[in-house]
Amino acid sequence: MHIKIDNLSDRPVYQQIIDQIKRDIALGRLAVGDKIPPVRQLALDIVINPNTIAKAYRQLEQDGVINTRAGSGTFVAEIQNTLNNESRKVLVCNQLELAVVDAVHTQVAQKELTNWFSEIAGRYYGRSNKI
Amino acid sequence: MHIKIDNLSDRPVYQQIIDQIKRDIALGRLAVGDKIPPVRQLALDIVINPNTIAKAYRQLEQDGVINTRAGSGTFVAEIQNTLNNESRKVLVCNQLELAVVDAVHTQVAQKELTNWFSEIAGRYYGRSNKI
Amino acid sequence: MHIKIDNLSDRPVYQQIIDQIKRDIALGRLAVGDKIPPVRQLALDIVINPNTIAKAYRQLEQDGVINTRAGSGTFVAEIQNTLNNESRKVLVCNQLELAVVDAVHTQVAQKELTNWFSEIAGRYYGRSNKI
Amino acid sequence: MHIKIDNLSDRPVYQQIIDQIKRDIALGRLAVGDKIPPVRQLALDIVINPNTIAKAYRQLEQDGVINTRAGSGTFVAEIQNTLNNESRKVLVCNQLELAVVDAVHTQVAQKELTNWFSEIAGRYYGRSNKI
DNA sequence: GTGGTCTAGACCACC
DNA sequence: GTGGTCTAGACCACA
Repeated sequence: MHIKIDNLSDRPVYQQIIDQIKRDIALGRLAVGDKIPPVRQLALDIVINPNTIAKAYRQLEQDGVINTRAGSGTFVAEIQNTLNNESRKVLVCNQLELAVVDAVHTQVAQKELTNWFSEIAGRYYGRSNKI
Repeated sequence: MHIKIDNLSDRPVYQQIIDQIKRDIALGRLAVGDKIPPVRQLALDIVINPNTIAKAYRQLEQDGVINTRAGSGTFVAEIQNTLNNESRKVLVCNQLELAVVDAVHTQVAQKELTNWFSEIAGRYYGRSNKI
Repeated sequence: MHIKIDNLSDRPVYQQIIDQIKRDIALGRLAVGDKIPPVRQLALDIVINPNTIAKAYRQLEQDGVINTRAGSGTFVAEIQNTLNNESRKVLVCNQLELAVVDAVHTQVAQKELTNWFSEIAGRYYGRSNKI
Repeated sequence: MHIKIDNLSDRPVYQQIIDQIKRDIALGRLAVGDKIPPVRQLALDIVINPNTIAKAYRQLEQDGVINTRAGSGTFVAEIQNTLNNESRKVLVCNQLELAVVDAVHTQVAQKELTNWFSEIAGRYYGRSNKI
């Protein structure tokens, strides 16, 4: 598992870790049941305090993305949606909207934006972990 | 201008103000040259500490979204992209990717996600402020 | 708000804080919208590291029991059940069952156990915050 | 003896074993003098590290719930209360209180909670191992 | 002044 | 060796 922290980003370190693990799972790079690196090992790898890694894992666990079993390790959980249709639409659409607003403000043409979207969606959906 | 603050959101208040002003501009609800409310007035309207409003305006000004003319007020600036092609692609695609990852993790079907995207993009691009 | 930590308990400190705040809310001692003590102040009061208090508050926030607004403070949220009927039955009954098993193993008579239960339930339900 | 471990539970494995053995005794499924499986056999049955089983047995033995007779095996002991009245009241009532607080916070009506309690108490007390 | 993030490091519980 | 808890303390973001 390759995690890269951008210290210049305004996104907190623990959030970057969460983002990347969720991304790897969504991309199918991490499969259900896979073991993810122990807190201490990942901390050494990316030169981050173990508590920060633990915080990311804790949040992922709480979101149902991973299962941590004290003493044995941390594992990728099955993707399961706990939100109702309305909530997940709000969640996803809000984020889409932020992207579109930024596109308009940086004068990205609609056609280009749509191409980007299609390319990204294809990367995530054109895989084994179909829905 | 209607700004609504969600105190339960994890997004900070000043950021919600920025989001909504940029959104209104992108939607064409606010046009170039329109006056936006003075800090003190908006602070009274939405019952928020004036410092918080001022912080939002300061950042919008720095992003070139609004212009403050001392003595006369604050006005919507012309949209102008200051980023190069690569930077704005990174900016927009990162946000799109976050949206897609969340869609996958909440088991939104690709088709539905695409519909949502099209609907939102249409709302922002099918307007006077064409690019 | 009076919080007492039992250092001999096997229940972690942060969990004891959670228990007692939830208890005070359930008893009506804390009402919706009430401000609860700032992290640092409570830390001084009960002589506990602020991070431990923060951890308790974080979990309460995530459980929807309180709302924390960075910069302004932490407030009691409205009680709202997010679980379905089945989940909350499992949650509550598992705890009841642990209590009953312990009662049997310490040879508490059924009648006495029932009295205790009624007395406690009365304390929590015989109040303004009726359901 | 049927023991089921829930790896997703936040309750540690050794504690789940203790819970279930005490529950089976309280329910009368295990009677005084019954032999419980050797550590190694149970470890194979439920696919758990033998050390974990041993830890559970050790604690049960210490609580006077089972007796280990070297060479012949491990047996269910007679239920005997070693606590004084005050201690066992505190023990049981604390657990009841946790259950009631959670009931209030998940908006379980008092009547429903009482029904659940009665049903569970009936299951444990309406049996041969009367007190 | 409020809570949030991150670091550093000790100690414990669990498997 | 695994994750969890707790402490101590610096620094930042927010209102």
